Amino acid sequence: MARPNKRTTLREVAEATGLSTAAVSYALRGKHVSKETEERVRKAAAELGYEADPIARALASGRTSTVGVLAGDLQDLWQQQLMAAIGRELLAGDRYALILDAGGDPERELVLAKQLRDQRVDGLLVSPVDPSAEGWAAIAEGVPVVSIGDALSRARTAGEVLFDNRAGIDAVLDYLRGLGHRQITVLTPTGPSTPDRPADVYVREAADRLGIDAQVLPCPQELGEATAVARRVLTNTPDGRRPAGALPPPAAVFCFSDSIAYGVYAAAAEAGLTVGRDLSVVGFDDHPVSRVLTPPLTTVDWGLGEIAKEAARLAVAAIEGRRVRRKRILCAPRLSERGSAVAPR
Amino acid sequence: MARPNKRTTLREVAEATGLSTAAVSYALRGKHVSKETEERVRKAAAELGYEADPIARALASGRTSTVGVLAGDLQDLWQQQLMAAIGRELLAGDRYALILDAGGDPERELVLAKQLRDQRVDGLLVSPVDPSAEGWAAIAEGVPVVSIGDALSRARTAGEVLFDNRAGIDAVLDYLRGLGHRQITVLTPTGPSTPDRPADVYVREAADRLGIDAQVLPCPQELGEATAVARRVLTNTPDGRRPAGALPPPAAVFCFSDSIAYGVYAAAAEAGLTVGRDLSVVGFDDHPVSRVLTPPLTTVDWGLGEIAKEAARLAVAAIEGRRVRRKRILCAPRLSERGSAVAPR
DNA sequence: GCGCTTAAGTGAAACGCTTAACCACTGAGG
DNA sequence: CCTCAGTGGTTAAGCGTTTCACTTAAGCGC
Repeated sequence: MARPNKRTTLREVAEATGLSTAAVSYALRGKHVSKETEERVRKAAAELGYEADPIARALASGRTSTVGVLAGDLQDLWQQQLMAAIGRELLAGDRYALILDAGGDPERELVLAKQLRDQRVDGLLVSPVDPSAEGWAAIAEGVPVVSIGDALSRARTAGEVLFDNRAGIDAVLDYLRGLGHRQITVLTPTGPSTPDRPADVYVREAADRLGIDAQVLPCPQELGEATAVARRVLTNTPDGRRPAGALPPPAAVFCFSDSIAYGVYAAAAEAGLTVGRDLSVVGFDDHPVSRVLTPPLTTVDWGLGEIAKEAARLAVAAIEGRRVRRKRILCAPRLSERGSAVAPR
Repeated sequence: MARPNKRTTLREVAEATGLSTAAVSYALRGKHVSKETEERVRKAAAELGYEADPIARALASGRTSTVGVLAGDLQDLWQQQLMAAIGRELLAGDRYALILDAGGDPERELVLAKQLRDQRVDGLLVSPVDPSAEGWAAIAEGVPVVSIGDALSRARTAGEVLFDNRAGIDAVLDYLRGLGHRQITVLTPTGPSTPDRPADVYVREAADRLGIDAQVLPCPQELGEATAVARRVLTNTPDGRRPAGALPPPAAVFCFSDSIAYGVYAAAAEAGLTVGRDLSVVGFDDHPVSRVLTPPLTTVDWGLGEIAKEAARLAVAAIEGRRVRRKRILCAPRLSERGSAVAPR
């Protein structure tokens, strides 16, 4: 009724071929019928321009050949990259990726996840805002969930693709130490800092072990806000201009995401500091843009493509009911050494 | 059957309240029933944890309160921003945005659009790869389509949000001319260059009018490839190193997208050219990153937020069957003058 | 020519909701 | 007193597939 231009239905194909709808249904899916009728049905279907209605099919079968992908916050540059990569990966495997954005809101995240589950997505990939939320358990019961970046502590997931943050932090701090830095400012993202994300703890541990004096500060991901924070950090003043006699700016800043690092670049330029000479900056994502900055950002590459691939693989395996050896993939960091970190002056 | 953990159904609520399923259905949507029963039904539904099944509802009603958003190529930084903005905008209006990525493939684009239509999205927003494809007509018949960036020349759409490219080009060339540039290299994106995208033509027209010598070159959007092209452009050599005695590099480069401009920044740094001194660069999107480059990129701001807002508004209006005054929104360019364009030396 | 298996189809019941059509009742207007 | 127009609800017919359970006919060894 809402849709006046009516599609051809299975029944019409059945009538055209003189078969039952059941036979046509089977035939079109290549099951249970003779080669001969299958051919006849296919031909009729093609002539009538028949295409199965995915909604009706979903209702009857409970399946959709569709995968939901839920971004915690699509504003985040890195998640944008991730979503694009996952979408591509799934499409290559002939499944549609429906991407939703929770906008950083943990409640909305669960609402959307439910929505997706109710829409019978066959699987759900999520880069969660709040990985420790209770709600995940109920969702994971209804559909195989693969989480990326953080484990869903309260739910039985079908898989997890995690980053070896500890190793990444070690690598960066070790690298900076090797360059001669003993004092390092670390900018970690704000947000629901759950016990599942003990980045600060790792940093302190690694710093202690390496004999580094680490100053850990929270910093928003959003570029404008990150720039503002970076301004303060680099100048010890709110307005970004460094008065004579102020404390010297930090010689090395380790940013927990590339977008935070971009903020530091911007603030450094304002403050008259040259990154890669006066100031060492290290990022943590390897966003494509990082490569074209001046100087190119030294950062940690987690292999976005592989992350997407692994996540898709885990999801597909779960959907197809296959068992998988390791449900928990731990991505190893690779330091992309470019020009933004140097020895202290 | 595929879903063993069964949800509570409408029928169960009906039985619990002693009403018919129809009454419950009406009640939950606040129609046609007494306040009293409505209350009773709501309570029972809440107790039983009933939530309507969107698939069944879609099949019966043909509606979903869902909007499809189809990105031509999610690899593109600007489209990533656009999708995020649109998703947010729609969510604010209580509709779910299902984002799909065509990956730059015009055929896939149509397949996905059909898929979305068949899934009964109430509306479809699209930033098309190939706006002149025949296929759009059939899709636009089944669902209101709003296109962004390019008009779908073959289809009756519900609205269009376009950019006044001519004005943008004029503004940039005029600006560069005002700085003293008479020779300008213009990098336009490669891709299906349909007659609907006569950017090259506009450029030549404007250049002629302004007495500018414009050299127009195609350039991919992808950062790595853009950098490679920029390298050649800035050095007139394939390897990016400028031999002594080569032609001088262009003094001004106008990039048809910010990501191309990023490539130019990278190539400039490699070639030892300082953007904002030796070389003027202008972009065309105002991506958030552009603000934090060194120097910040002078670019054309089209008002991403408003684009998203207008597109959503048009779609929602069409969905609700409202007539709208202007179905074609033309976004005006605003030059964001930052530091990357200066007078020629 | 008899049971027995298997292949090819059929019929009809789901799937869970919406909605047109109808019905019984109440009170008001004539 | 009879009709007419609401209310508040019910019945039942879809929506377009899938899939279970069942029939029918053919194939086969003996």
